[in-house]
Amino acid sequence: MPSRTSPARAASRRVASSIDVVILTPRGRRLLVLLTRGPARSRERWQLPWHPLRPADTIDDVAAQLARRVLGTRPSLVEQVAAYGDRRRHPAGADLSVAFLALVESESAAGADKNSAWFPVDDLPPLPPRQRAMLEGVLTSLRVRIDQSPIAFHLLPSTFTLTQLQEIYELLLGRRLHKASFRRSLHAAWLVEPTDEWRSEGRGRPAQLFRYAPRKRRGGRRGVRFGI
Amino acid sequence: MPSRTSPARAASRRVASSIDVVILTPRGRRLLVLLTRGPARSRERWQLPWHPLRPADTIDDVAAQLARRVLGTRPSLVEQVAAYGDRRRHPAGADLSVAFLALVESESAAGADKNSAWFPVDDLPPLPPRQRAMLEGVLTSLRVRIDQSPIAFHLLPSTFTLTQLQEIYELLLGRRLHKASFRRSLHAAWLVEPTDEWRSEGRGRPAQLFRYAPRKRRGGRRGVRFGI
DNA sequence: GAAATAGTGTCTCTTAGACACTATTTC
DNA sequence: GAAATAGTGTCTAAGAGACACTATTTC
Repeated sequence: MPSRTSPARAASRRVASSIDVVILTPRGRRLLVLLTRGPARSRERWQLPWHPLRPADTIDDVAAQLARRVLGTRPSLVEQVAAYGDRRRHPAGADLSVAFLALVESESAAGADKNSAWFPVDDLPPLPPRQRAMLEGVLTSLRVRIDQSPIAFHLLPSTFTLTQLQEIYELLLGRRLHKASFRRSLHAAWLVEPTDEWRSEGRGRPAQLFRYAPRKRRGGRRGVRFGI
Repeated sequence: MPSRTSPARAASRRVASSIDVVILTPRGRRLLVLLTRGPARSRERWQLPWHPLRPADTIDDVAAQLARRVLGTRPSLVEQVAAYGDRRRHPAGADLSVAFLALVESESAAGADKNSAWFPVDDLPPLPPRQRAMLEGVLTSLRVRIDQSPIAFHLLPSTFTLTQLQEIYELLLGRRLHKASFRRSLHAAWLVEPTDEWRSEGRGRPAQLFRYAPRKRRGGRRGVRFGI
């Protein structure tokens, strides 16, 4: 049974909390994360952007504002992933930290602030232990949810070629996909619609541009897959 | 950029936090959740079991101990789902609450404490607003993850019939499954192995008992399904 | 023309679901 | 035997992957 502490007494037991954001963008065949320098006395250590949580705050608001401030522009997606309340060290000394995922397309990823820089997620400087765990957790949840949720589209501009889209999926899944099969599945899911624009990248046949335009789902019936 | 507050100052900004658990068990064709009565002055209102978080605590430990205390036995799974830090009302007056899922098989679900009772998840008494949202969130995440994670097995005793297992999946997914197809998929996933016991439920042919015994995964290759 | 990239048609193999069947128990 | 439940064999349709092809651009 939970302790029968009254709300007033419970409110006097307070913990230091932080909101931490993992801001991701694609660049070429790599996924980049935005890190900021710690305060001067922590000697140039890189950290995930974080902000302390205060009693009147809403975690989603704090995360959205933090991401926007560091990035210099509004990310296309900000979403909570998980809470971390182990005893690992956090730069804010927080007892409890909530990890958020933020996604930006690469065009908008240029204007990050002076104290921040992009790092490939597979080649990172040392991070505070809890933030390291938060980053791993966010990346794992990204891979797990990629085919249930339109995550990939948040990493692309509003119009894009199907090759670009496939490259994002390959980046997030960490493996190559079959071109014809990818396009058939995409068509069957009614997730994109063609525009009447075409983009020529210099060499080769120009590609048609598409936009994300999900149509209503067809029943959603499917068997149990048991993780396969 | 995050504010450059020093760890010492940040730690002085504290919020009231709680750990809340959604404890679930199957009964017949329904899923039940364990609720406890609020403190006397809150007039018999039902609540999710919760416990305040203190600075030295680990959220997983608090959740595990809380679930065990209310349930009278150790749940077979305790897992974090999400943090809730909106301004909705919480019985502890918490600014930030972390929702946990706990699962028990029905045999062990009997010994819950005197101030608690089981309610069908589709027929609940009024709950504090944040706890209502937490319960919805936990149930949604359960349905989303059921085929990626061996959740169903935590709602069954260590040996079970395949009909029992299928009924758990049908309960969680909210729809009927095809018997032969369900068994073929299960066999292909190498998740269960037969025991040499059989159980007769009175009428009809006795069913063979199986146990959860996952074998190593076959590659895990599959195409992108785009949520279909 | 060659090289490069975009996009498609067809075949095969796997598998989900339907259907119908067999098997084993209680009454 | 009838009723009830467990468990399986076969067909079909959908879809993923392989392969090979066509289409359109730059050089």
